Amino acid sequence: MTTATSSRELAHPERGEIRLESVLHALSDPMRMQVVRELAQAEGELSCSFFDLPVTKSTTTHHFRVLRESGVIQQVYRGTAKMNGLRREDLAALFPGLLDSVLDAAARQERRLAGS
Amino acid sequence: MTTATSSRELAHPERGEIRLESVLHALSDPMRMQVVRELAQAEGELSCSFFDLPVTKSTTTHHFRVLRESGVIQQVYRGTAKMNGLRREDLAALFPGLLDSVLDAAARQERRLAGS
DNA sequence: TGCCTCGTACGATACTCACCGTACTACGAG
DNA sequence: CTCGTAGTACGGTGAGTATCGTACGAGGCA
Repeated sequence: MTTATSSRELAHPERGEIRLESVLHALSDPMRMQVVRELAQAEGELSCSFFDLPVTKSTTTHHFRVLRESGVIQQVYRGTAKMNGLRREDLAALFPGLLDSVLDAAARQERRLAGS
Repeated sequence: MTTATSSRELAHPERGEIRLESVLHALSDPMRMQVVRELAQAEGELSCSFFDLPVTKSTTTHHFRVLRESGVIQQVYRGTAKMNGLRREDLAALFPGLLDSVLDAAARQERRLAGS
């Protein structure tokens, strides 16, 4: 069996446990927002090491954990890699339109600050 | 002259200085979210003392300052009262749809958690 | 003028958090 | 089995913040 998912488990909040405050808090950090934006563009799963964040590995782990525990992303081990994906469906069910408007707001702000 | 605005000035970020991260951070506190929701419903200005927050006056002052400095609300002195209003236009211009989807998300979560 | 109310300022406290380094684990490849 | 790579765990640090109490200032009212 190739590309088998590891048995290591990661704690995720269920859909009903996701809290708006936690989601907003998770997204209020520029580093985490960047991760979420790239995941949104990728339309698939990305490994942690795909992201080239300007912090150490331990800090990266920390940010991914905040995103996972707030319910913004799901994580699964695949071999030595840990794949990350947006929880689009859960977020859309709980907070329709929220993720999209946040992503749009981030894109607009980036364009605006770039002076374009 | 009645209802004259006091000469005391309050520092507000200009529209172009408002940052998405700061707005999301301001909204990630339940107390501040409650204030913003009531302001949205009121469709006008409310004094700080209108809100019956379960904290002391000094803490209330702190939360209103966070909201003002992040650009979410505007504040103006009117006599001894300090009136608060949402900066709907500025937020809509910078981040279209964001405020509405956040308010909707908060309303949905409240309904959901109330067990309705 | 004096008082009351609304809100501020300031100092203190306890907690959270972003970040680091080091030591460690898990897995796949050779 | 050994090594390299991906990521974790843990402990620590400095900054920010949510909270309080007390003392203060500004404005309206009697």
